[in-house]
Amino acid sequence: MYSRGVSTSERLIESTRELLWERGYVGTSPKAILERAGAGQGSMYHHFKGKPDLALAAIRRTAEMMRATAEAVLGGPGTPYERIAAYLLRERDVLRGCPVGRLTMDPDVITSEELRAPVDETLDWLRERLASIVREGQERGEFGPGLDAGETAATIVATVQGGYVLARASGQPAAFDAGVRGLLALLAPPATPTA
Amino acid sequence: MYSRGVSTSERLIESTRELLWERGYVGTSPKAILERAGAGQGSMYHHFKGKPDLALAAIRRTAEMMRATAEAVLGGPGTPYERIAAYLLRERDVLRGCPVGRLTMDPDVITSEELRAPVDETLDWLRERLASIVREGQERGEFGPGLDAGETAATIVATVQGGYVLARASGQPAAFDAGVRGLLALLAPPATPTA
DNA sequence: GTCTATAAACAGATAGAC
DNA sequence: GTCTATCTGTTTATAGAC
Repeated sequence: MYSRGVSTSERLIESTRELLWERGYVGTSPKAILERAGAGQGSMYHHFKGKPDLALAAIRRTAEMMRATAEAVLGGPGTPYERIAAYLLRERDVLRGCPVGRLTMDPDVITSEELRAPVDETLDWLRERLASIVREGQERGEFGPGLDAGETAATIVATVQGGYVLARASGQPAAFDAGVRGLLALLAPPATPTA
Repeated sequence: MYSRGVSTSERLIESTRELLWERGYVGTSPKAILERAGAGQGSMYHHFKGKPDLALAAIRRTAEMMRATAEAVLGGPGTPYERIAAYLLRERDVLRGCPVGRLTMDPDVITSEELRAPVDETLDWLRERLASIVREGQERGEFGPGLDAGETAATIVATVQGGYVLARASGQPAAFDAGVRGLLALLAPPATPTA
């Protein structure tokens, strides 16, 4: 239940965002959304065409917020390595998983071109953004010139997404951290590791 | 529908394995399982206590098969780096995702101590197995002695699990390959990359 | 062992009152 | 705009015939 100062349509979107994060698309029923939003059937079907339409609005917003969160760190101060490290080490509610990445395991999301699009675009944007930072690091001599920036960026995004899997499997956020530290060690400028 | 030479209980388990892989636990109904297995309600509730019990049998078998598949490559011939590369590059039906890892995004699996256990044990076994190979590689001088074997292994498993996420998001198996190649480049013995 | 019948709750959506 | 019926099909399970 959200505060009364917020519109019903807004409460529906936010409730859907939460439930998609917690239970995914197939695990989320309109009834559950309505209960959480404190709204009736009529409101939902007045503002949205149905469950897929509401989910699309929720997914788009979540995607936008994820990009903003990432950009806040990746566009911040520091060397390329430091910014990537800051991104990897930033505080996360690890056991909740990634609100965007988790949707890729949802059969009805992957099947729908419309619902999958914002997921794809977001992860693609993140990979590209990281690739540009890796290239920047290569120009500064921070990363080996032999690395393929795009592939390295894919590894970084994959490590994060897979880190959530390991953490949720074990119920331990530390499993995420282990994967991240392993990656940072592999990425570390060759000059640094030695005493 | 499976061949008549196989027991009903067997067909139920195999149908459940397929559906859990395709649609996850919350997305799989007993009805869908029964249809695929060509069995009636009575058969399922005769052989299993209910959906969770049948799912447990299916998950345990899938977990065991995944370990066997991994061990076939990891315990094969070659240097540690070569065996890890063989594991990462082995043929996979990438867009289907990992039948074990995907379950971590299932709210009802993660909530159930019983259903989560085989998932956790399998990924933990894989991480440990890879860690021992990394240590072996360090002894041979193939990997830097500064690496933490456990963390490096976590990165390897995470890259694979996250690779599935990237591939499914984009609908392109190539996204998985990019992450893997990026990781292999980072892992590559320092002597190799130069001409 | 396997089948069909039955059932209470839920999923997803529509209709129409207010 | 929001609400409460109403509705069809599904989910998950039990009962009992064969």
